[in-house]
Amino acid sequence: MGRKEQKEERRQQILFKALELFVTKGYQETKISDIAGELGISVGLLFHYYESKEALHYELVKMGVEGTKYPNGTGFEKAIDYFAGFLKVLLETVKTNPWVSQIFILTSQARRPGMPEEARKLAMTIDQIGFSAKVVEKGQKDGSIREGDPVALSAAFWCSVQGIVEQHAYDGTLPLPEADWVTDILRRR
Amino acid sequence: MGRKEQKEERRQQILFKALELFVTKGYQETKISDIAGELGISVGLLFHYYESKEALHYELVKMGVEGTKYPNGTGFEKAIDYFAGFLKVLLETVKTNPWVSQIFILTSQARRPGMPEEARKLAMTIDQIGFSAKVVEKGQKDGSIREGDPVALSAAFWCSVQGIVEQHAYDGTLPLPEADWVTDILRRR
DNA sequence: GTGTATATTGAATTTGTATTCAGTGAACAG
DNA sequence: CTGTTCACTGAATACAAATTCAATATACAC
Repeated sequence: MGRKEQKEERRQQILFKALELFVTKGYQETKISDIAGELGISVGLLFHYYESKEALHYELVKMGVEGTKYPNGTGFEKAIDYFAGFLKVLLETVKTNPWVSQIFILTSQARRPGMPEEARKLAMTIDQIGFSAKVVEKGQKDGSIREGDPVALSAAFWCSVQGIVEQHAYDGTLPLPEADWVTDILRRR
Repeated sequence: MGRKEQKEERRQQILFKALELFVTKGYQETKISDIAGELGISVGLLFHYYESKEALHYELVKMGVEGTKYPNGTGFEKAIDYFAGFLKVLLETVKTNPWVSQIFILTSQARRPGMPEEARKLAMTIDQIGFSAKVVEKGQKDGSIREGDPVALSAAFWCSVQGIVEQHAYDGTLPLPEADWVTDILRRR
């Protein structure tokens, strides 16, 4: 293995270990020495790869933001299917592919007060709630989604998902819900 | 006003300012000097009233744990009404009485990894999810709650509520949902 | 009024952790 | 083989924030 690949691999190692710890212990509670320690490398080496703890965090949030491509809500029979579909995939992923869901959580958390400012601004640029509110309106017209303030409905849905996935990150033994249960927040009865 | 009352008042001032900041900025991000600064008192004085930041936090969590008396789920026509009722009251309170909901959030957050150990243990003693799972079972028998793993249903409900209330604490402009929307996670269709 | 207790301050002190740095050895190019 | 580059280390350094402390002001008891 050439030095280039070696280097890239190490960067990834650090990045994903940081992701895991940021999500399970929280950003502030994760010490640089924790990350280095778990990887069995020195603290100095970590700084050879990333100039700061914030830079490491920023890189992860950037992955989250760039990787988040919301389908436009068209191409579904009914708008409710957009939410049901998205959530089904997300919950499946949470079970099998930890890092995808970890990135999801990290990016959501990055919007909170107290998080590093640059990453926070970046994370704010994806506005799930605002975007989904439009899909909700569509759903109210096609009869698949209940009446009510579209933003409030969208917020209720996303905050619920956030709460569920986040709690599961802290406690992996907690059973995950069926996607349908949660989409029933939106579904017209 | 006597010295006794004076002292008690100051303790309360500090306590509730800490609560506000812990919830809006997060525990780690809230500096002792922030609390003192906002109250216009010196850092030293704060330590005259509370021996440490952790003690302050612990006292708040204790309030939350002691104040949390869950009705036993009896006295309702159907079990689903227990959840609907609780949530209705909670959402109403969130709007009008910030500190009640702040205590709710703080106590939930105190269970997470990275929080001060003593407070964490204390907060763990109230097991909403486990408790509510029993009420869910009742609801499945009386036909008001959908089929499925009671623990998973209970967890989905509480994590959703947590997510919604928490997000609202960070961003007060976010509209709150109707209680019914969220209880539809549980309601049999 | 005088003395004692307590509220209050702001300046040390301590502590925990991010960040820097001088040095070592292994890989690689020529 | 030799010089250069770069991954890597562990010990210093820098810093921010919690905690302590000596000193002062204010309230209260007698």
